[in-house]
Amino acid sequence: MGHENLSERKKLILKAIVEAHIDGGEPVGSKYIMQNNLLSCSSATIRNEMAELEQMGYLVQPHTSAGRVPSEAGYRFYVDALVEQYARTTHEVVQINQLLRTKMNELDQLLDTASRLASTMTNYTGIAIKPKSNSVTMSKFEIIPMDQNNFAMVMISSGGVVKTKKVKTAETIPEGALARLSELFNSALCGIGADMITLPIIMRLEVEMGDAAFLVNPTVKCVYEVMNEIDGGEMKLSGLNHLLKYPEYADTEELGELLGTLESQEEILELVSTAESDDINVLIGSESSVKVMNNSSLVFTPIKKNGHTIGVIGVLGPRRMNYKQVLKTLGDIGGSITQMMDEDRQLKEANTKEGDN
Amino acid sequence: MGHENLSERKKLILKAIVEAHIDGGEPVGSKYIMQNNLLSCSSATIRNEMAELEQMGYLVQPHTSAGRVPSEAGYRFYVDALVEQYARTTHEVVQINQLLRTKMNELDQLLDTASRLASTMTNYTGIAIKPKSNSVTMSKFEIIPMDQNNFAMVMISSGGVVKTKKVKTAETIPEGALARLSELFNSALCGIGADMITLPIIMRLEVEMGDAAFLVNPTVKCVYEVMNEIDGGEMKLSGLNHLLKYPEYADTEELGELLGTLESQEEILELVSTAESDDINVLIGSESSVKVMNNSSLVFTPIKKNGHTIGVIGVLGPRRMNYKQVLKTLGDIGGSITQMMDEDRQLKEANTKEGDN
DNA sequence: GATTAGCACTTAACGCAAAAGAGTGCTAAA
DNA sequence: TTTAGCACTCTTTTGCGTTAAGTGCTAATC
Repeated sequence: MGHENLSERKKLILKAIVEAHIDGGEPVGSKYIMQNNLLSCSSATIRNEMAELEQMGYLVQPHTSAGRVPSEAGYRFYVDALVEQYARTTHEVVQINQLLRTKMNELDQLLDTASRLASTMTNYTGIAIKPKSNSVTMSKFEIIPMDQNNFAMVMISSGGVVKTKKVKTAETIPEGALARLSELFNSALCGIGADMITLPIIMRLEVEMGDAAFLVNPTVKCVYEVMNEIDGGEMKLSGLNHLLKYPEYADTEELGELLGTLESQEEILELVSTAESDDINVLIGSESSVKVMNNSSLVFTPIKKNGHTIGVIGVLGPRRMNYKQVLKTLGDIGGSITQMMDEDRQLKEANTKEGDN
Repeated sequence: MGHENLSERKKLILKAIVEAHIDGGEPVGSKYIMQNNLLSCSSATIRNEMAELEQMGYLVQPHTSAGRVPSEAGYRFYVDALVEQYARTTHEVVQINQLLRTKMNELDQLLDTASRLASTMTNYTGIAIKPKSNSVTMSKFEIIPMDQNNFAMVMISSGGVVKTKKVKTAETIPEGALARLSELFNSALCGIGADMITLPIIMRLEVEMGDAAFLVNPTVKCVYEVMNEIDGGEMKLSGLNHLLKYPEYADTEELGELLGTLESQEEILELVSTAESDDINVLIGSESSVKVMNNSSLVFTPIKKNGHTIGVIGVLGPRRMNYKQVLKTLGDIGGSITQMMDEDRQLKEANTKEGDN
């Protein structure tokens, strides 16, 4: 990434401009840079440098008599090379830990709390995503009778997700049928993917159930639904109101489109699922391929357990997002979660070993 | 409700003004009313009537040379007395039925789908609410072992809601302990409210569990959480982007506050839980006691099962909401759900009787 | 007595030109 | 290579007369 061919001074100036624009929101001029950044040179010199930075594509001038604004490439350079390494303060980490620890047992809640936290800490909109995994199988079925026409179906996926569905039957459930059904499902449907549940299998199940064959259809349907639910991504936003603080979202029409896109979820899920990095990802403006986000940036980080991704949390804001702060915050939160997961695993392994003896 | 002391002509004019303002969004003048409403009188007459209507508090004049805008009282009168009774077309009802029927088994999903539907049909923001019930007890516990340190806890509430929680234990779970735990919980915690789970009860459970006493604490905590989850209200919005179409939400700051309030949920839950009517409720502007909603209206209707409310769906929009359309839509959707619930119940009763024979 | 035509009056909205402000690019000197 | 200085450009603000919409009132009419 030929980022190195910038003089130190150019880097300093670019950094100053980006940071000034991030918290001012307006084009920044040479004079301002000179006054607020201990650079030992005059505004004229800065102007010259700025002109060159513009030619290189890192800055943009809204109009002749305005200051400069960072271009997408400018932000990219800033994020890649200029933003300082963030250092976590112990205090904050402790706070984060306390808040998250109580939610560790419920994946959905954990992600949600984490993104909410990210949102309040950064003043941007938080995103919690449970991405498509594309390889869900069931590891256990359990059936709990409720009354003559209802039972609850508890399913545990290979990934350890527990889901419950209520099933309603048209006819009265015969004595003992549910026990048989449970046994049958456990032997026939465990470990196979949703696309492997074919008609022959269903028919065989129906034969085996005999006079209670009518139970098979709704139950299988329910299994199928759950597999798709676990598999299919889900996304939750928090702190939408933060967006409105930034003038770049003042255009109601554009904002409406953005909200619509966010609500339909698909595009964002797609976006996140094609993430390159295993660490923190930063998508600036049109890098994201979603049109309505051309003026926004999305920063997100995967949450992992035993090495594979179980969720994503992130932050959405204007392109002139405070990357330094956001990177730090997401790093903190992601780090805390991963650490807790690890502690968990170690605990578990220790116990297993103990059990083996 | 002294609504009757308006002459027929005044009513006609008020109705015309309200409806014109609803779909134009701007103050309406006497001339416009004269031209577009088959009133056999001149604009001067209408002006006189309008002046009187203003004095009575039904209309408001933004400034001297502007037309009139309905006041809150004006909308209230319109909704109470002037809006025409809506008639459902069979076609739409069929559509609604089809969409909702597949979701009947999951309360959360049903409400969500219903509100989403309301939102797209009306072009306002949809709200789905699961209100506080304040009287949750459990009717059944079931425990499903997962591995040496994890098990799933399935709980069925008296209201028929099924919830699952994963429980992680610090020590390895002893053989047979879970079966005992399940039995114990079923006998000790069924039918009692969350506030009745006191320390003495927990201590007795621990004694009874003997060497597996360490299981009691996390499990009870989990029961407690679930009871509060079922009890505590929850709220989901859909179609937020619709709001932005209306110029009354152009003020970003105000909109931000509104979004914040909506997200924190409490106020809206409170609002809905104090609903007076068992049918469709209409809260116009400041009637709602939530400050940020002074320029908005909220229309909602409870969803009932066997006579008591299990959820609320509604629509949020500008004060000049198209009440006619919204009332019709919510009526349709609510009607469809109730009807389906009834069919369900009848089915169930028929089966029960059959089983008795 | 109710209705209507006509007109003066009020006020927001619009358009436009002048002034102000901000920031640049360039030139010439240090 | 840096910098002071200045002319230039373009946006933003301000002020002001004009326009348009809609009313309230009065006097005539039904």
